[in-house]
Amino acid sequence: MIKYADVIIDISHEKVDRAFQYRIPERLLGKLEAGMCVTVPFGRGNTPRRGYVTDITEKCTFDPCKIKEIQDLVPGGVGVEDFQIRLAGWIRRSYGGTMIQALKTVLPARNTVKKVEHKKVLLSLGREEGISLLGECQRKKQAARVRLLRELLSEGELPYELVTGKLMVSPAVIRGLQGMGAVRVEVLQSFRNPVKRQQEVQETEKTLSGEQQAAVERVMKDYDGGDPGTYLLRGITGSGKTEVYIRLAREMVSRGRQVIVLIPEIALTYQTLLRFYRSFGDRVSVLNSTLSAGEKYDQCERARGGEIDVIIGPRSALFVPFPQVGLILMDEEHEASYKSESTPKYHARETAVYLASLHGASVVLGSATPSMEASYRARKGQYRQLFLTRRLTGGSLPRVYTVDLREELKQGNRSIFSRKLQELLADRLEKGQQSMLFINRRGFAGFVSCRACGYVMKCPHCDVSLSQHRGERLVCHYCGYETPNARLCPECGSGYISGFRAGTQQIEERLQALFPAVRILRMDADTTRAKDSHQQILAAFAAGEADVLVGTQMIVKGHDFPNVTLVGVLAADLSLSVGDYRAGERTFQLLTQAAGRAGRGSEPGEVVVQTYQPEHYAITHAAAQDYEGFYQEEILYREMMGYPPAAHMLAVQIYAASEEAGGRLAALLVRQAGEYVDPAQPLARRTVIVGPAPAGIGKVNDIFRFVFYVKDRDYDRLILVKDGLEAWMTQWQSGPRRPQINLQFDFDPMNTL
DNA sequence: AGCACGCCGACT
DNA sequence: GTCGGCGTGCTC
Repeated sequence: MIKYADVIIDISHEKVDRAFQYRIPERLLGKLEAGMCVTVPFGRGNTPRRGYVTDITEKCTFDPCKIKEIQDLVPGGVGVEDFQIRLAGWIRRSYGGTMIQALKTVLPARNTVKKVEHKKVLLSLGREEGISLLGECQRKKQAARVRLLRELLSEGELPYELVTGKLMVSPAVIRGLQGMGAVRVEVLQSFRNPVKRQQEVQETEKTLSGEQQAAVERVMKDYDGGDPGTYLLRGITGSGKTEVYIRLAREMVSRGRQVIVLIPEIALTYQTLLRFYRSFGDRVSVLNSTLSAGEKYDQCERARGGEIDVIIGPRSALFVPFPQVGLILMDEEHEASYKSESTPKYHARETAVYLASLHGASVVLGSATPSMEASYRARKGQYRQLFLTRRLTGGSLPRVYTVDLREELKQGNRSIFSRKLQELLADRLEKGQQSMLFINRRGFAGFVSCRACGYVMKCPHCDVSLSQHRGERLVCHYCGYETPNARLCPECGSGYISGFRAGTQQIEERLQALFPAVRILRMDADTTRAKDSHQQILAAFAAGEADVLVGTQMIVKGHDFPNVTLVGVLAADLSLSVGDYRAGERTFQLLTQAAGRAGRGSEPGEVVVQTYQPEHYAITHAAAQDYEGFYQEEILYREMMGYPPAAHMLAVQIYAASEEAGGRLAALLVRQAGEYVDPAQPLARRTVIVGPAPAGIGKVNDIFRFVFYVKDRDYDRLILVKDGLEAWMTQWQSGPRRPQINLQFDFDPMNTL
């Protein structure tokens, strides 16, 4: 019997993003399964290409004389289980992008990560030869060659995508020049370090508190009763969530099921990890970014082969091919790193719930400050709620002081430290206790502006404000562009140009000036650039090597420092003033977490929150440690404005090399999306379009970004809009002389800057 | 993505 | 006339 296979070709382009049918050769009959990686002849030239089998059928749905045969099974190629293809299909449908992108997201690392990281085009000839060739091409009127050569002569080397995109030079032209030895194409690959193995120690069985016990029993009783579900585990800091996770995992493993433990990207908290190691020995494995592609692949093979029961990792750990998952745990459910930043921009929470439905598994979302999404769904009855309300250590909640910075200024205090904070810092230094100071910004001193005319120093490539670093340099945080600090305003020539707000470096310097004897550790994106430096700084602080830890948000995320009794938030409204609908939520979470850092030992903690908006509800509720109160006020705002989770919001992002073309296309797309707006519907049920606008960071690496938003209470309707826009775009792209423009979708975006 | 086909200007 | 670059269309 002749069988056929549907194959998706490994080319990320909408035009070929569909299944192609191939005949299965006799020698592969019976061996080939859905999800396997194969090589097939593709296109007129029958170029051998990789592809993934998505289905095997006996019916030929294509002209039988045009059908080709599968060449080979890719050796070592990873087969995708059936549910992984379904998962990829769901991700593509729910978040956009191409099927091959979704498949690559879901597939184990080896097939994907080993791929080319970056291609660039270089001039092979010397400068003189290059110029003479350029002259020759100009004489021959070879426009594309002239464009490429001219650019190469001035720039030296060019990214491949830039050449084929912005310069409108086709690959054929590059190959032509390559053939005559004028240019060459280089491929860069990045390598990753392997990770060292952990030694195992037996975890001592701890007695659970009543609340912990109840949570474990509820989840297991539902599961055993054939009614798995999604649970929101609300547990305040120090209430022992990890113990609940471990007990649940153990219960599931004892039933022959596997467990996926998701943790936020940065907070691979060492203590938590160690406890899982102690409980599951070498039946547990950790996926992290330091693993090489080969090692990740090995972990997946072990998972498939039943060698491990528990996997711990960031959102990508969802795609480890376990045969029968019983439980997905998601720690710190509200963390933004659960949302993918590249297409498909999937959210691990929703994806986990879908994956669990395929396996008949349960999902437990844990957080002290649940996301608005999770709380909203829990209240709608979609998630079941579990509570851990008591601190196991018995430590009392910290005392929070809110300081009005406007008042400080009125009283003549121009320092970045309020009088209350100074007083408490001095007290802690005297007592030999530790303090943490945090600010929502990195670098030396934020942006530089002219106080005479308002001119702001910006990056010429990225259109973001430059940051002042120590020394006399201004640096772009997006592309790394550097320029000497300006002494006179380039616009009006006045000398009133200076840094604006304090960054971590400046805080460190001011603090040192205020208390000359203080020992300070600083932690921000600059000091943690080197590998492991994150852990090293935290370890040094925990060991008491400093009195004060100064840093950005990363210092408040889930670390235990028993000797810290004071936390200072230097400018709480920096995160409030971000023009983004999640700003309030983010600020509340940040402040609550910061407060949770104070007084985890026997000493009671104190928190100083400095702000220009002390009356804002995110700040007042955080100061009162009142999650409920915050939720009620925030959800009113979301309902009123039609923001998630009350409604859904689709961000359509347009990336264009030309500002004009991008703006034009954005307008066309908005008009297209307008087809879905039904003015007959009442306002509350209507699809709403916001924008288009140049995106907040309009221009990154010479790519212009435009964005518009589509809002609707019904997610499925937004999927319809997305599908419509994707189809329209494919149509548009096939027209003549289309500029290289990229379209991306982001559902319920985390970051709308 | 990448290959072939066909159009159109340049040159023998 | 032909040669060869460059845009267009299609790929099971």
